[in-house]
Amino acid sequence: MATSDPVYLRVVEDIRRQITDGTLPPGAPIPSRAQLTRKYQVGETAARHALRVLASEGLIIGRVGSGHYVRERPDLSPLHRWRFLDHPAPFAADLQSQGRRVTWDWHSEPAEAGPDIARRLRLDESTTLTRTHYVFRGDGRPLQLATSYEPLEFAAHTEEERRSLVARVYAHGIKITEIVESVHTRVPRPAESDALDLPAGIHVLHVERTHWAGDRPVETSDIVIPGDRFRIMYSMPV
Amino acid sequence: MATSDPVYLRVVEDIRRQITDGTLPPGAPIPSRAQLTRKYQVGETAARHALRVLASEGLIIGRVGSGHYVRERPDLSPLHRWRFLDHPAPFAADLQSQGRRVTWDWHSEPAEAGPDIARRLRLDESTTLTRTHYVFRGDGRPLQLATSYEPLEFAAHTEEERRSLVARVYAHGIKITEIVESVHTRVPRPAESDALDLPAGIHVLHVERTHWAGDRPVETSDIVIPGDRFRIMYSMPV
DNA sequence: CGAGGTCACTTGGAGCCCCAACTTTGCAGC
DNA sequence: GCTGCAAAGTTGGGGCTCCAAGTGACCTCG
Repeated sequence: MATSDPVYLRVVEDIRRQITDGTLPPGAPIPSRAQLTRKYQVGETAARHALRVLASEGLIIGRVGSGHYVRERPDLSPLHRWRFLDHPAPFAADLQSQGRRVTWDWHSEPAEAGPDIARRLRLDESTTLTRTHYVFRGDGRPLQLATSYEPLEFAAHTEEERRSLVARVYAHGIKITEIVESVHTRVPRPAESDALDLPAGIHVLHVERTHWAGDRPVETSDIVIPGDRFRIMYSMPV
Repeated sequence: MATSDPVYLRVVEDIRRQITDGTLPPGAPIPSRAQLTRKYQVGETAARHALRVLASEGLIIGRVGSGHYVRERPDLSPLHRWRFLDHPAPFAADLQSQGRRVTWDWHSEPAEAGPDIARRLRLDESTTLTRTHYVFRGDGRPLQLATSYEPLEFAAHTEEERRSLVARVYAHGIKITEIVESVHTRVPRPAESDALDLPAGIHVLHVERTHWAGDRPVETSDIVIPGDRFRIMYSMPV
């Protein structure tokens, strides 16, 4: 039954097994196209296709001129929601608690809401609000992107204000009562692959977070996280 | 600068644009390999590669003997956590509330914990527990997989008991106090692609859910959801 | 000993071809 | 009008080849 399977799958499965069972440790070189054709008695097309499939699964990474190598797959670091709710940098406090030196760049600009954000903040599409882009880095390497949208009146003006959205909004007599996050996964957009330094085939977790004051949305943000490096932990008291 | 870009990218970008801006609506046929080579003046390899990339992004789907078509991408259905916490079938109640006729198959069997589950339930690796596999279907189509692990003493024996883990555990004088879920994304395993009827390139959301009674884990399960069809909503009171 | 250059090897893009298995369409015959 | 079949078109697996750009090892020369 398995004899009529495509031949490239034989190669994929053999190498995948060697990677998962540790025969090929992270960083180990994968045989080159030429070596695979000889070793598995397959054509170049099959060898090439096998490498592409393994790369798209995130198991190996190809370096032009050098070869394919088993990808370093750090254990999925947990990002704990619920512990660090009121933080301008979602998950950043969590990364810090993992002993990484977390830095971040941000820049704000006025922007039109647009259909998507308008719906999420229950505003008119043409409303102008403050959009802030964040890039978070751990020990220099990019870890996470976030884009936050706030109505102008809540926007932070000082570094101090930026630290707590809750306090900032409370200054207007509005109390945040709920945070809603929606998680899904998707292919990174080109700009995101670039900013996060993602190899092909790695998906991202996209978290849409909205701060609510009663039934009024107060802030919303899009958080983009490499899907293969992190797990998001939600803890819910019963 | 963009003139030296690979030619297959020109094709990918042009078709992607047509799909996202609606020129090619869901279900619309994509030009065949032969047509693409003529239309974009590229070789077969480039046309083929472009189609493969678009398919791996989940934008199109190939049907052998027929052609490639723009994939139907139903809006990401929300699965609300927090609302239906004590349910044997995670998210199933939620699917039902979306007007789908949800059915599910399950079967239980005794199984050894193994390293992973042993760690999650803080048991010995060789402990025997009840493993239950669920397949959830909405209007006949598979929507979600779940595998639940319960120590033998908490396992359900009647259909009635199956309805509430909280009640089942409470019968032993143990009160569930917390549910922890960890979300990440990964490539579906072959069995999962099969069971969920997933085309190549679609990732899954993997939710590890653990019910805790104080500092004692009481049940844990793995929930696997097509990443492109669902979003998981977490709602956290501040 | 160190610097620089050459050369072999590797990836990734691209082209062309063959074939099996499957779908669609259109036509011929009942 | 309907059935059944053949032909044409399509995907996906596989093979072969050429080439540009990058890497790494080694060797030669100052």
